[in-house]
Amino acid sequence: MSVKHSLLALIYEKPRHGYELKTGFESLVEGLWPLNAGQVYTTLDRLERDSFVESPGHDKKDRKLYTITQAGKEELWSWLNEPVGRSLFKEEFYIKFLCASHVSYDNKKTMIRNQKETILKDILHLTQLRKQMSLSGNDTMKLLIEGALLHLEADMKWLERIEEEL
Amino acid sequence: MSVKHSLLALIYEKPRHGYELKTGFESLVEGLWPLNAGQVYTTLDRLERDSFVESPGHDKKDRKLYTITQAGKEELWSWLNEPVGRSLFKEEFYIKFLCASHVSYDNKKTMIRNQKETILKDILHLTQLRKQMSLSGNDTMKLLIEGALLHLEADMKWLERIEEEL
DNA sequence: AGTAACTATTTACTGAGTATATAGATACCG
DNA sequence: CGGTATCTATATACTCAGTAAATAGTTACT
Repeated sequence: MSVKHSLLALIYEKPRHGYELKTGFESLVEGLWPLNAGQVYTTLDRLERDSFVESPGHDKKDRKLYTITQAGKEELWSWLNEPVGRSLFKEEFYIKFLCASHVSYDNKKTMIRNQKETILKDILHLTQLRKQMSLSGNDTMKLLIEGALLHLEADMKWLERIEEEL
Repeated sequence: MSVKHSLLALIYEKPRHGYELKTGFESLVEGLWPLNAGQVYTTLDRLERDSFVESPGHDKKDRKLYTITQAGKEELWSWLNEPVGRSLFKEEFYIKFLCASHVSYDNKKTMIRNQKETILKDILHLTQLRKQMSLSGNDTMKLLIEGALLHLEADMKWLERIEEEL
């Protein structure tokens, strides 16, 4: 869902071609979300079909350029404005935990320990990344990382809780 | 991803037919995740194709039954055991925030306020739900709700932080 | 000179999820 | 009793996000 609108945001900035959108997106997220090239082009097809972008033609190097339309701008603004609908229970670990309870799985302790381990790794990874962002002056990304860290800490806290209650 | 394995867990318990899986899944998640009927049958087709389930035939009411195979059990165990890979940055609000910064969107304050509002609503909703689960003695679900609440609180905290730093 | 990496696009495919059509059974309600 | 709404039950066509892989020209390295 967000790739489509991110591409729209990049095209809003200036006319762009497919490959430029791929690299643009990836640098926007500091390489943390590598994009499959195919997805860019099919998404562009859909955006064009829905009249959110249109092509003023190709550039000197024969790359198809895209510009954003009025409808595209409106789509972008409304996406930015509408709050994201979190689907509170679709978190995979919750479902796993429910299923484990259901089949009276006796390895819940291991499940939780494994999960805690990966979260710890993630925390270390993000802490390091935050430092990098701090040094390179990327304040927005630093903020996002701090958000992700708060999430992970909440996860840890919860896992410790349920571990006790087992 | 979790629907497939949840169905597997339900079939593990005992042989079941499609509709029973739909209702079984929904009652597993206390109706919080309504399942499209079509998804059940197509998922069953894929599970059968991959030899994770097989059909011993139809019941008296001509409903196709499914049982889990050895491969299916192994798939279920390994799913339960492997920790979920959180894709730290694919959280839609983060991407939105990045895009908003990128296009120098001047309504970030509104974005954040709207997001906080929906989170507050979710917190109220879940708090109420937790009470229900508490009364009906559904302790597992109560735990999950508490996990979701911790997440929401982390989100709130973060939104307040970035609001200040704006 | 050769090969590895980068730029650039296309196409076929899978899997999750939605929408909708169908149809028999049961429940309710005046 | 008749009608309608709801529940049980399955099937099918479709969209969209994302993956994999093929192709081909250019640049960089060694």
